Amino acid sequence: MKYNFNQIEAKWQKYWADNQTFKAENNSEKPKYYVLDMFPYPSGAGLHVGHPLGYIASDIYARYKRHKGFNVLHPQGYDSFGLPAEQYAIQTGQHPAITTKENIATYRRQLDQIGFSFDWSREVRTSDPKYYKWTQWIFIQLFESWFNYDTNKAEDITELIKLFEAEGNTNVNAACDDEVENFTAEDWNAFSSEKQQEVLLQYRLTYLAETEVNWCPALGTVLANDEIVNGVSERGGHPVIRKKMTQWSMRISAYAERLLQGLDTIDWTDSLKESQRNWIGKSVGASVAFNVLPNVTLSAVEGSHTIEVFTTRPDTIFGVSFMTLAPEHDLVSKITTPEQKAEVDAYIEATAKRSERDRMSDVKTISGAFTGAYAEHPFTKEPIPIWIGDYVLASYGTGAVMSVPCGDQRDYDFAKHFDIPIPNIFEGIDISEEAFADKDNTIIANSDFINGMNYKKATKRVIYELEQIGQGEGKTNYRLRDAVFSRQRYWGEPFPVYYVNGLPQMIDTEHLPVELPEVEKYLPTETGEPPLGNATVWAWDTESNTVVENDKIDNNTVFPLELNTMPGWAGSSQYFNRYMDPNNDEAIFSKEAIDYWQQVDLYIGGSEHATGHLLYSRFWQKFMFDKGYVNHDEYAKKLINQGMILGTSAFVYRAGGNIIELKKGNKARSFVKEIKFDKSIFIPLYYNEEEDSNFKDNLKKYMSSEDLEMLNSNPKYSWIVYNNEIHADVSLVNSSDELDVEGFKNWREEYKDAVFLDENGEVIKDNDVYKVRRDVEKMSKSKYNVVNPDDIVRDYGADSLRLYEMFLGPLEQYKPWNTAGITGVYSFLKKLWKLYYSSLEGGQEGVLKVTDAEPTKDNLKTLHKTIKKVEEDIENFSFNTSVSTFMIAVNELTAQKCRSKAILEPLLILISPYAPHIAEELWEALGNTESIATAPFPEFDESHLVESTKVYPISFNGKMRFTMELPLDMSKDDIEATVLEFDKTKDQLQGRTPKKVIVVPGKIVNIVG
RNA sequence: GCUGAAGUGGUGGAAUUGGUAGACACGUUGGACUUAAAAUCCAAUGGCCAUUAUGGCCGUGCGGGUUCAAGUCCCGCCUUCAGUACCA
Repeated sequence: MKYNFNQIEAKWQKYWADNQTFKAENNSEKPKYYVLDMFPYPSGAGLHVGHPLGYIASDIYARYKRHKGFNVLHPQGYDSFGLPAEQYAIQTGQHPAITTKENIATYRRQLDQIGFSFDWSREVRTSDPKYYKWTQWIFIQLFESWFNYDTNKAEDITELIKLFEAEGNTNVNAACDDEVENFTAEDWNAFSSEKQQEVLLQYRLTYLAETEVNWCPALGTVLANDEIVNGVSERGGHPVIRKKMTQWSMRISAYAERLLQGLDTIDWTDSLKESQRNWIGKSVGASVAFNVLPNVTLSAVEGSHTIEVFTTRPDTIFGVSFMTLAPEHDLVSKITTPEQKAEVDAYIEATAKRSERDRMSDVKTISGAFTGAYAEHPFTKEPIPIWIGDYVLASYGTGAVMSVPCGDQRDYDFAKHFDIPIPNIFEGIDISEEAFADKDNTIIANSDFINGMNYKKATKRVIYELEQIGQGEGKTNYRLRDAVFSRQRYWGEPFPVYYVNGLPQMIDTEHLPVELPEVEKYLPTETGEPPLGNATVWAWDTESNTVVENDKIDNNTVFPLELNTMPGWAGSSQYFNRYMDPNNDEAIFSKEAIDYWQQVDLYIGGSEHATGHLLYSRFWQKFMFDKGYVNHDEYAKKLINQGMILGTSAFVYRAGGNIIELKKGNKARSFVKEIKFDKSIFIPLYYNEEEDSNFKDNLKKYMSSEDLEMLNSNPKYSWIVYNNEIHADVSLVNSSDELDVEGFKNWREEYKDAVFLDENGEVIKDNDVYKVRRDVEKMSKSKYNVVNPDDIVRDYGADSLRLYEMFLGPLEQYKPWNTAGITGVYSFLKKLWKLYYSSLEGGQEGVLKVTDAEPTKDNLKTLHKTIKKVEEDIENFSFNTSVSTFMIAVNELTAQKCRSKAILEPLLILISPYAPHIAEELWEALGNTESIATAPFPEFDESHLVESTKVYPISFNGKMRFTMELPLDMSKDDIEATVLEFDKTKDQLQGRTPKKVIVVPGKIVNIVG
């Protein structure tokens, strides 16, 4: 019998589906284990070989855990809302739901043929109303909650209302908007209902606010920062402007500290935790209030102003020699003196013109203006000049800093530039060249009551003194901003929100889901409203509690619905919990389900979600925990980031190509005289007839006649840069990097008559072998280096694909794909097959050759060595090394001519997580009637590995020279004596007496001297 | 700049607490089988030198150090990748 992988794989995939082999039960006698993948966005391009890497790893782990006796939850679904389907709808008019459905069908087919052990009965799709019903439900829960800093958790909004009714808001310690007016209980009770709603909105965990957003007029939507490249939209390159819009926001900043602390309790990679820590950006310091000195020239005395600053270095307060405000700071207009007004206004105008991006990229240029005003130092009472400068960001801290030039390089540079004094407050530190920012090795000087103190002590003391005079306190700042939660898009979750007098009202949860309406066009409306503005049936009837036609809006019982939709991360922020009970229509999940599954034990996915999905979902989980819906405030115990599989692009060089640059001027003389060959080709058009009479002929070789003509009629150009490097489709290149020239020429019309060049720029003749240049790049369609798993499965089988993806290298690492290498694992599978089936000559069917023979000592040693290593490897997620281990085991057992069922049967269980189809097939051939999926993992027995001797490496001065086999129970002294007596030792020593002999029993012998 | 990860043959990568560097594969070369190719099998394969029983020298990004012994530990650099960026 031959190893017919296509037939075997189809057979077992059908068997698993028919028998629901991997269906997880919500209650079981077995211990539970939850293995989760980041669910994919089903794009139109389908999967390439890079996509399944993480899924294969998690599948191996899930299958391993089943062998280890666990009830494993290993679900899969689709993050199926998103922009590409919407863009496609805009272009073609096809409803995104149809596109999405088609793409999902492709994904499912591709996933199925790789043989994953997903429990498909639990599939979720974020765009399915049955699913997003619960996304809307969570949104409402957030709306109905506020964050109490006293209890450090989210509480019901009704609790807050009770507090307001009883005592106003002065004693409420809540996460809320920056500028909330103070009111008493009487005030509150006297407020109109609208006023009360407005106030509450400032406290809710999801709230409406005027937010400055990146607005792209051409696309008619708000873009996230990472959708903007070089100041224009990533898609289409349209200009992006800053615009204020009323948007839903999530008060994630309330959870900043808990999100930070929680990182210490979870087993995620350090780099990922570090990313999140940086993103949260906690800074501990103090806020200090500086009083602005009244200025005699300012006639209107509007009372006193104070500038509040945040600093992480209160210990340097005596080093302040100026203050700097962001140009946008509110106080600027109020404190600027008449003499300085012109200069300040000019500066503000100049800064306003510079885009955010210019300001960021142009860090080097120092600019600013003096306001003419002075503030009073809180301790010395000396006047401090107040400047404005765009190195101070309005959006961080208070938008103002106390500038300590001796301790901060930016302040230092600013002071140098504007000739502001730089007082030195560090003992024995030279600051004539640059600022001294090292706070750990500092003794403070010239600083009144903190002289001689170190950073820690001085900081404490300064904060204490500031508190005494009421001009400051210890404060912690976070970089984490609230997350904008509105998108001006069609293909997303609609909000369960309608508006009464402009104030948002939640739709009762019992009427969810509010389904996405149909629209004619998926673009924003002509008046600039989001795509849902095109919907004609998009109003909420509060009597029937249904969505009705817009023309019924009377703002009495029928109201307009929210036109924005939710962002991509909404649907992915609780999907892991929904998998526990995905078909529940009564609740997001049942209590029984969450109590049983608890939390994700292992989560595998890409690191690109470090500060997006992985942070937002932690936030929602903490919220769900506060509300008592879940029992862990971190949802994933352990997280592994799989690395990316890169493509190995193939490059060919053709004569001609695309002109990428034309240069003029006689500078060409100093450039290459010859034609230089690299990624691009430089052709100097200046040449000396005498020196190179062939040059003109050569030019014809490299350039098209049109280009040549254009240049001849355009004498101002003196050299030309061609990009003659083109990507060849990797499928046209064989394992020895040789191009199928014929195929390549037929691949594209324009390559039909193309002339190719070799590495020296020489023209390749028809019968020459063309070797392509290979380089590793990200796998992408445009680089023609995409490898489709369908092809691999067809040619080598899913088991080969699975093994090879793991064999490529460590899971977390970035590594290139090279299809040629797959023959290694493929022949391994064939060798494995041959251990079980004899191959008979002449195409006859082989017969099963496994017998009940007693295993030999060697057989047992190989098996148990393999059990031990594979078990360790899986536990350490070192899947690449276990593939090697399998290869070694099969090679050894083949050499041993092992036919013993006692060896070959457990071997299948070891291999089954990696190559489940072949394992099932051979398992069945051995007479098993049940799937191998839950067969118990073989027990490792140390006794089979016990050796009586050890081949000792004998080294001299640390260098291994030869080996000696010695009994393991030999004593140190006996080993030393035996080794020293050995002839080869004497040869090595050549008469010298060893100074020292190191004997590590069971390890090594090292002779020094 | 800061943070994190990583530098090992032609390539992907192995190497427990420091203890035989290069496992396992790919590729390459030679051979067997074949009319031929594919497939399969066998052998060699870090570099340099020597020898034809055997051997020697150098080798894990660079420079130091600790140690009987360093890819592994310490100090100082260099390079690459990723994230982040005037965060006070």
